Amino acid sequence: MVKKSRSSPRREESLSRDRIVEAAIELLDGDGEGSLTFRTLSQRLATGPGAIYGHVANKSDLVTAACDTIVARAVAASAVGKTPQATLRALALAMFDAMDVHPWVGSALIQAAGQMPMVRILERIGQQVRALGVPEDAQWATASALLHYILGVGGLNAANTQFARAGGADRSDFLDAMAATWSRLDPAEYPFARSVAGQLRAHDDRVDFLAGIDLILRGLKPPRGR
Amino acid sequence: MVKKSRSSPRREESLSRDRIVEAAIELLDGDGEGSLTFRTLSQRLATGPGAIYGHVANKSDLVTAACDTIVARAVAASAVGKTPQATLRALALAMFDAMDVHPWVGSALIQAAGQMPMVRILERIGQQVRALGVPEDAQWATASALLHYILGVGGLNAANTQFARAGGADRSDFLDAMAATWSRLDPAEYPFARSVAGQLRAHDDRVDFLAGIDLILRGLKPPRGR
DNA sequence: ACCTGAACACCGTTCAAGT
DNA sequence: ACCTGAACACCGTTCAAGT
Repeated sequence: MVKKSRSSPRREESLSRDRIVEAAIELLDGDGEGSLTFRTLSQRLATGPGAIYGHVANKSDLVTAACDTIVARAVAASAVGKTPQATLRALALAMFDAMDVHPWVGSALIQAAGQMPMVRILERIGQQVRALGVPEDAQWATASALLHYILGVGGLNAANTQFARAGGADRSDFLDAMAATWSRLDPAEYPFARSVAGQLRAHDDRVDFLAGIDLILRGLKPPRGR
Repeated sequence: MVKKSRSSPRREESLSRDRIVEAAIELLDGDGEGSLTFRTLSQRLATGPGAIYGHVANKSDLVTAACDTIVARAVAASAVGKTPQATLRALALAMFDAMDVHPWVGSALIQAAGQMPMVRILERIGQQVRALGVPEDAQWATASALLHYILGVGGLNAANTQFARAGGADRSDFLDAMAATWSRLDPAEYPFARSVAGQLRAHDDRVDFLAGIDLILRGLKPPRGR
């Protein structure tokens, strides 16, 4: 009944972890975190829900593997600059963009704390921190500050994207709504949020993000000669 | 059949949003994010699952409300120091501790990006950033860097806690396992992660966290006189 | 007006039966 | 050895029926 090319055993290609993870990424990218289901996934792979468990331990393992694929690509693709600072900025931007395109990666990264995807990023950061000449006993704190900052911004930004997508509205509609809510706050209690509400729309998240990275980098070296 | 005190209408106290949120917090604290269910919750409140929807829009609304309660308390309880730096450190520590005690707060905060719980923290940060004399056009980037850093660390730390809890092991067992995994990585590709693996256990997360805050604060003012 | 709880449309995961 | 897909034990959410 179904059109089959030649005498392929049952499917075009046999089931594999890679094929499963790739299909999972497509589903996650398409309609957000909720649309990845063992039923939709197995349907897309032309198999039954149970078959997937032969290659993947459970749903959380699958999501982590999908996340690791994205992170590995982003890290590998990010340019190595002339200075450690430049390399760090490039890495940070690569992660920012990856999390923007794949809004589910941020929370997956946090859920898989300490596992491979996070270690990949930490390693790249740590090597640059060393190259910057940060003393041995301050390296961990420094690398971890940068890592956490990147994950924090990326995760939050992705949450915005996903929230906007879910509402059917686009990103700027979402920001408008947020700005409107913030400017309705009590002026006595929320002066800062109110004053900043207007800037929300105009600001470029990517620029703000880089400004934060620079802020941390600037704090790295106690000024000794500039 | 059930012991009733006097002629109370049906329950000790009538159902209210506050009572629902308080019970939700207890469930979330007890056995992690997965154990909050409209069935367990309604059972604990001696009512039916449907009754809850009279006071709460849906599960995500409920979790956000629970998160806001925790955040509001933490912010209100955090001391106002003599300098803006001191106040910022106190706020950051208060959030760190709150997320440590309530490991679900980190991800709830990220899921509710731009809503009340996050705005509370941002406002407190923003006021200190202003007090520090950061120029108007840099205030947003600065406050947002601090906010993101705090959320990033807290979220990650909480993920660790929750992961350790779920495995039945305690925190140090979990760190041991993580350190062991890291030291098994390829030395050529992961020199930093390997070298840092040994420090993982010994390090105090709270101290590292504060070091990161100081790092950012140090970057704030371009040195002009020390 | 508010609560009740069965019912609906889903989940992730398992496992006997098939090939 | 690997896949299949019905079955199990759950979910969040709704809504007619009760009080």
